[in-house]
Amino acid sequence: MNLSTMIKNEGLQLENQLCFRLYSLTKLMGRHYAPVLKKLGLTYPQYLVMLVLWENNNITSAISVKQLGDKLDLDSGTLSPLLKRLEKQQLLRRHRNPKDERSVEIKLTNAGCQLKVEAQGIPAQMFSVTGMSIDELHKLNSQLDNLLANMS
Amino acid sequence: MNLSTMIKNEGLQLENQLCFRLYSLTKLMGRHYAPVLKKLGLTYPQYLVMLVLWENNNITSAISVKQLGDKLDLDSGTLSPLLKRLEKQQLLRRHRNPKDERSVEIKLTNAGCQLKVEAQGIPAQMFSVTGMSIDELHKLNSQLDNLLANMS
DNA sequence: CAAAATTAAATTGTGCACAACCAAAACACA
DNA sequence: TGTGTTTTGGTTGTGCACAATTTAATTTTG
Repeated sequence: MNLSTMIKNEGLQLENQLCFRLYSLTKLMGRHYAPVLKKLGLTYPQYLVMLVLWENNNITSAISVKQLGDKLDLDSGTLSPLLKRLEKQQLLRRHRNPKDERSVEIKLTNAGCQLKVEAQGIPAQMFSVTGMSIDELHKLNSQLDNLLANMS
Repeated sequence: MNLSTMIKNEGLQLENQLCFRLYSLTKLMGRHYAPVLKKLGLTYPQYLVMLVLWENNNITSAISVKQLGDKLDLDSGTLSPLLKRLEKQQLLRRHRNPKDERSVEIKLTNAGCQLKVEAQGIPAQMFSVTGMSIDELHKLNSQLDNLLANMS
């Protein structure tokens, strides 16, 4: 496809659309993650939240909903109920920051911290599903990073 | 990142995850599409359905919900209510196939067919948002196609 | 042919995403 | 200082995605 065909007509074909590929691939990824994460009692977005908390080691320190939203590019309309579900599962605790009552701070519980051990194998397992080499993965990652930067 | 670091620990970092990039990029794409599609009264998944119907020229011929689901990789739990919303907007019509009463057939209305004209500019417009060259787009598309094939 | 298995949609329930709106708290600064 | 603005999180409503179940129709097979 060149620019003129895109502008004229064939651009409307599903085949030609980058966005449809990203959309399909994201759904497909989700289906591969689902059974693996189910063993930990997590959905994919919940897993992302746990990744941030594990990475930050938020068992002594805390992170605000705002900061979490910045990291994951999600707003409070998504995060608030999600965090409440994780709190109900005893994986984290939420409490208002006494210094700034607008802010809600998130901390891992012991159970939430320990769940990290069970998640250790997931990245390698998911990598194997892609059928890619490490080198290909790197290249694709950096292309997607460029695209993210361009579109943000 | 090499295999041993992935297997050991750093693999759990958000930074390293292909899937998070796809997930973020898909959401970002959706946000760029939303205002453009709003002018046509469509959401992104609704736009995808319309793309299939336009491509197939389903104004004389019809396509079943099943076939639509195969093309878009969506099940009836998603498509049924979505198609009812598009029918309410008079963009398409649904009716049971008399030859096989299990199947529901979808046809464009005149209004649905005419909406294609207003959508002509969207692919080029969205392409410009990516900031990519045609050549880069091609390469990325084929890498994503490989990944889709590997994971399906 | 009749019973069993398969297929196609729809329905129900859960969990994101996100827009739009709200309330409370903190901040700015004239 | 008091008042207008900004920040933060929450709530509500809409629309996907998808698992699980249901219903009806068709196909397979014994």
